[in-house]
Amino acid sequence: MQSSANKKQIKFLNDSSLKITKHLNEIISILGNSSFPVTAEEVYMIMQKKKIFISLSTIYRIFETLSEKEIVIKSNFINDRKARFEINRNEHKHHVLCLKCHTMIDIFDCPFDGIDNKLRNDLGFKVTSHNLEIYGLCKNCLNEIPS
Amino acid sequence: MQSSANKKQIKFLNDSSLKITKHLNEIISILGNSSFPVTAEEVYMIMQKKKIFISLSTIYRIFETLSEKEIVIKSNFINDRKARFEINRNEHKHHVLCLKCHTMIDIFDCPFDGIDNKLRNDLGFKVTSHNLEIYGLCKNCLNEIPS
DNA sequence: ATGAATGCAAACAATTTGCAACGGC
DNA sequence: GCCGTTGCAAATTGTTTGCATTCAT
Repeated sequence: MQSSANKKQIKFLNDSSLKITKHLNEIISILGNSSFPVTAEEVYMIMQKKKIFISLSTIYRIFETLSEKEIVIKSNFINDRKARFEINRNEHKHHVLCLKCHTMIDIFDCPFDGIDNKLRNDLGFKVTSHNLEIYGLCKNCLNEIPS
Repeated sequence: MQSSANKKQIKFLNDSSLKITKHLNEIISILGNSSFPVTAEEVYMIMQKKKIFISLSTIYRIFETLSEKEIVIKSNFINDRKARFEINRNEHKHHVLCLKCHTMIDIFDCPFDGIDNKLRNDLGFKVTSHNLEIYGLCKNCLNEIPS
């Protein structure tokens, strides 16, 4: 558990022409330490607990600028209508979500190596990106005796 | 182009214990005739044109009851933050969206036959559903000379 | 010192809800 | 006639914006 942005993150920031404020630094850190996408409100709550007072609109604004610079990625994972943000680790991965305990697992071997070519050949469609979410029950929840 | 719910849809409705109002009938018909998920507002506009006057909240309410009964499926395809609904045809398919002209193509051969077992074996995770969206450029847009 | 970042409150957009009137069975 | 459905307006929720102030460089 780190308490501020790491070297790689700082490099990003220095290259980004953004002012490195305490708030920005802290948000990058929170995102960097989370293994799943978080909402603006979740970040707000975490900062409250740490006695770092920030307004929600600032969080949204920081999210927006970081998105533009592709330092974070926006997603709508989980069907609540809240936007979620996660650090762009430049990895190709997908999330697997347990519907019961909401544990989130990352998978890195994407079953799509190949689908791009197939769509290109079959439909003439050039794939630029895709989004995959997988829902189900994790090991623990599966083994629990239903109440 | 049909102007009201078809036999299969009517069957659904009769079994659903819902009152078959003109509005419900019309919405089922609109969804049934659309090959891609539509928003509440889109349905509203279509009905306006047909001189069928309905309030948006009624559309939302109908969407909700139809979702509960799994007659329609809710999705958040396209990253506007509007909910979209489509008839549940009990087919396994995914949408492919052209980022330029917004043409939507359905694909039925899902690259996931197999991933369920893999997750089960590797992680003990039981997949119950997944959501896949593919973005890119369709044949036509790809061939257009950039302006 | 300068312009970008911030807080606050107000604006906005999508959706939901309370309640009285209405309509299918 | 009963009870579910509807319309309307108001409430809620998530997000954005205007503007005056503050802060990093």
